[in-house]
Amino acid sequence: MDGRLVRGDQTRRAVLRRSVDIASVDGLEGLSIGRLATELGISKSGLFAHFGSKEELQLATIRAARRIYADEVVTPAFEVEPGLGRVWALSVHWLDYSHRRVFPGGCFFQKVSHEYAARTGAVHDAILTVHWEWMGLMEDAVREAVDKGELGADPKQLAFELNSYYEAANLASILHDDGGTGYELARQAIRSRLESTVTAGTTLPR
Amino acid sequence: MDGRLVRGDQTRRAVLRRSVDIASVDGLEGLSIGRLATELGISKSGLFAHFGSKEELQLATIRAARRIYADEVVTPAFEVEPGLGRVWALSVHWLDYSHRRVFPGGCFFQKVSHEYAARTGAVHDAILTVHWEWMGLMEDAVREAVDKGELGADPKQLAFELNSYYEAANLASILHDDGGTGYELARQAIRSRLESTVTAGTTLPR
DNA sequence: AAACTATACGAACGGTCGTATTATTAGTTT
DNA sequence: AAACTAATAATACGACCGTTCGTATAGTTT
Repeated sequence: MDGRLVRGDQTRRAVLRRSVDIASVDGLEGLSIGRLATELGISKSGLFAHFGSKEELQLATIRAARRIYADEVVTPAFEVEPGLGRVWALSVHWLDYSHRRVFPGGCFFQKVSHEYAARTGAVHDAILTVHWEWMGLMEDAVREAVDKGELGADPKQLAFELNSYYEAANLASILHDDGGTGYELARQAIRSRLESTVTAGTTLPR
Repeated sequence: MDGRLVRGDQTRRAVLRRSVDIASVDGLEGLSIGRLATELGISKSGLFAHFGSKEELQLATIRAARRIYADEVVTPAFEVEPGLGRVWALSVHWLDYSHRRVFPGGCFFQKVSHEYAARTGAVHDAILTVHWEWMGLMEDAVREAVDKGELGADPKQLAFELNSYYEAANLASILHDDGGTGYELARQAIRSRLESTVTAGTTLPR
């Protein structure tokens, strides 16, 4: 009932902290209970008892990753006033979140989105929900900038394009294990794309 | 020595035809030898003998997928003269290749790229090579259009952006199982992006 | 102190994985 | 027809999978 950390909660947290890291590299399928238990130095059955099924562990992992994502990308950007500044902040924080390897395998949701895109079931649905949530958030941010007269663009269209750059940069960075060429390309793409729709008299941040 | 189809080759082809389909949905890790044999109605050991190891099966699957990709996207686009027309053709054929579900799980290489991006080994390397190959091809196509005076853009930058739209559309289509909203967004993004760098007097195809 | 609950444990289950060994079939060559 | 080769099958192995079960311990409540 109260918010104290009982013994079981600490274990659960430790498990999920490790789970999101593993899943960002090897996927939610590569996440095995035995491996997780070994790495954490606890018993397989004890770990299992916290979740009851592998699917429930996967869903809990998605929820944990969502919290981290919100903390690292959404919350910081929402400290900026609605408008072009927030759109810009979302871009900067997203690329930074990927580049800083908040998850060792890059963006957790990009990884698992591709893993479960062509499947059905509760895990797919949970991922899909987060995806809608994020794209809706991006569209809203763009729309506010349009409403403030800073941008002239179709919110859905611009949100799609910006998100495209984020994901392409993330994949390039992980796949080539490079220093950040992909991020530079994405930054340039974002900048020129925003410049092309910015209204007269409005200047880009930074 | 000769090119006749001996019995073993037919089996090998049948296996790989199924492998690429499975891998596009469940990944190269989800590709299991037992499942493959059951679905094809042959013995697990007989199938295994064709490849000698799972990794070799995975590598052969990548090569098979590359051939299909070349046939479906690259070759048709290369029937168009170098220049803006070919850049446009690459875009059209890529989106069509994804939309037609040449692989049931969408673009094979996008799937496995994300699956193996954060790993090491021969499979990762093979995927990386195909990725470089494709991005180089895109850059070359853009560069030719620039050299012909049809486009004014940094080839690497424009290739990155176009490819971003392709992949975002592919993911959206698979993830939401939608009718094609993602492809429409991608087409619009490609069109306006090309229009923004097309030189005076040049018009976009179609 | 006794009763109860939450948490963790070890052992085992049936199943599937990739792989190796051995046998059997089919096709070709002589 | 016999001999040889290439292709497929049968069987078995150890490792790991998710899951279940019975039990031991620690913490809390009465």
